[in-house]
Amino acid sequence: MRTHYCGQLGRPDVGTEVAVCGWVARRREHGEHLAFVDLRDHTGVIQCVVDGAHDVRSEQVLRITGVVRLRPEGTANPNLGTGEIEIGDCEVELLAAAEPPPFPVADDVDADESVRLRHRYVDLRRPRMQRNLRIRAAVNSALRSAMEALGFVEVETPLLWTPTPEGAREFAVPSRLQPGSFYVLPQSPQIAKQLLMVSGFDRYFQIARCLRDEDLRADRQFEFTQLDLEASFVTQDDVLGFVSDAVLAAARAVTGESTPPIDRLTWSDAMDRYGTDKPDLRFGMELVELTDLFASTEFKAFRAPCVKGLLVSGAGDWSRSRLDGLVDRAKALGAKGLVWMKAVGGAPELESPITKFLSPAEISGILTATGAAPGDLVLVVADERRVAQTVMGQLRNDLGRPPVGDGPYRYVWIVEFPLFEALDDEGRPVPAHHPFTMPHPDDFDLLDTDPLAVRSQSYDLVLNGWELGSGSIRIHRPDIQERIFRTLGISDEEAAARFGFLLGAFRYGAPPHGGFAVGIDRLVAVLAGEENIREVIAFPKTQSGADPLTGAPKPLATRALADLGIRLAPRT
RNA sequence: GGACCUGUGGUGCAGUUUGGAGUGCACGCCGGCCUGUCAAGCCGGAGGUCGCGGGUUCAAAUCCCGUCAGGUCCGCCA
Repeated sequence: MRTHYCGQLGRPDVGTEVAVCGWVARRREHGEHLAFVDLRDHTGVIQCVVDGAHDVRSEQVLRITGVVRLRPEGTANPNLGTGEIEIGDCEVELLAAAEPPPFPVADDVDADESVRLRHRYVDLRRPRMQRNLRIRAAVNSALRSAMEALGFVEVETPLLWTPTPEGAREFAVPSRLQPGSFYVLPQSPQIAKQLLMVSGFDRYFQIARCLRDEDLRADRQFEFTQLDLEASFVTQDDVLGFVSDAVLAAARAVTGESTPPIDRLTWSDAMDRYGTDKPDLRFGMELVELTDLFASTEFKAFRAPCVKGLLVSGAGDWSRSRLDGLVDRAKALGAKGLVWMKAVGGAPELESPITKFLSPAEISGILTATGAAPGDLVLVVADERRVAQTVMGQLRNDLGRPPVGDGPYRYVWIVEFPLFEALDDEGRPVPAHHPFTMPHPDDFDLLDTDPLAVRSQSYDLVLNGWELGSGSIRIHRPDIQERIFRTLGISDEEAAARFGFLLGAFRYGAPPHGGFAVGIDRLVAVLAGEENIREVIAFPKTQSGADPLTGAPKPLATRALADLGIRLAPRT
């Protein structure tokens, strides 16, 4: 049916009789006996010269046969890959009619996303979407090759899994054969892959769909895809090495560029310098520590557990309303307030509503610590340490973060996360990762005395401010696991009810093991220069969890509900 | 659960602040003309529940209340 793809024709094909198939991108009629039809397939567009094309319409599916020839002198189109040539003496065969598309099939249209999703099959014809999904395929392929080269074996695990309450809300699947009982769709293959380690697979991986019934965001869908991996008899360094190999191979497959080894940052340093556990290292604007400078200040608001400064270069001329907007933003993020100071004058001086409360030493201290020069703006938040860090970290992103498509790619490992992130209402630690995470070997003694200070052997991979994935060395010894459960306030009975099958497996000889999971949607989005993972997913859901194309979710027929033993509660 | 933004012919917008006839722009669509265009060009035409419901008013796309949909974010995402 077809001898060539549209976009792959070129000078060497001149004189060849060809047959191409595709969609009508555009038609230009010049009277009864001359018309140009631009035919598009996934490789590009080729101009076909037709003797009369009055019935040709946009997006019709055509087969066109003819002879490739150089375009006449002066009519080449440098904006088109195939612009030097055209197909002449064309025969046009209509393979399928087409109604006018709901929006133009072109990259530069900005159609409403709900319209795009309702006609996703048309939207995906656009070169940008073709490119994105093909980048995704290249990433998957490179990840798979890299894992196989490292000796990992691909094993599939069940989608119909068992409830393990805690963590993300799970999607439930009613059992027909056992009415009243439910499977759940896995949040991740976490426990399954640990079982595979007990089984001696040594190195497992899977490109796995994960499902979490939590609210959607630009970087979060109900279902998402991870490169999931786990390995036995490994250290943290081994795991970071595996993931680096795979992710950088995938990036190289897309960008053609090699990336130097990935730097590491401790969680503590990341929070202190960037105010987030997923810092975007493409730009500076590090947070400036000012706590000691104000340890005994007269200005009470700055006598706080933590004072953080942020230098905004060249922002000294920002209007009062814009500065007020920053104050509102800081308060919305949880800060008690935000102080702004403009550096002015030849020998820099500070201009701010609170200058009169500061001593000359404090003013010069701020200028020195932040490096502010005349014309710059300094922002200061004084608060509890975590609040000051995160508020300033968010402002740093607000004011400095480049678009995702702007280079370069800056990967960073965040290591030594705390084992517990906070205490719950009853004073019990809440695990930061999951309860199978191995504590840092140096911190076991702190488990009972100062649990929040215990570091874990867990780690995140961050790329340009996106959390690409996380992993940990797992607890494989029942005695350590029992100790963690005790610290978490999980009783033996509760642990057995929730994870009994895993703990049982560990009694039969569990190797030391650890692993990781890379969020492929996010990785592809960054590599494709997209701000939103929906742009790299063929059929995504909207923020309300709907699919405008199929209309899902929908009510189930009464009969189907009856089969499942389900009766709907009245709407409240 | 909450905050904010958006909703106007098929598509993208302007019009909403300060109420006065569905008023306008671009693209697309339909018809005609046109032999080297490529965002082709020229002429003509069709196409509207101003998301939906209620209220205020002599009069509502415009003001008020509610609601639905899409988006961004907070909470949530072990």
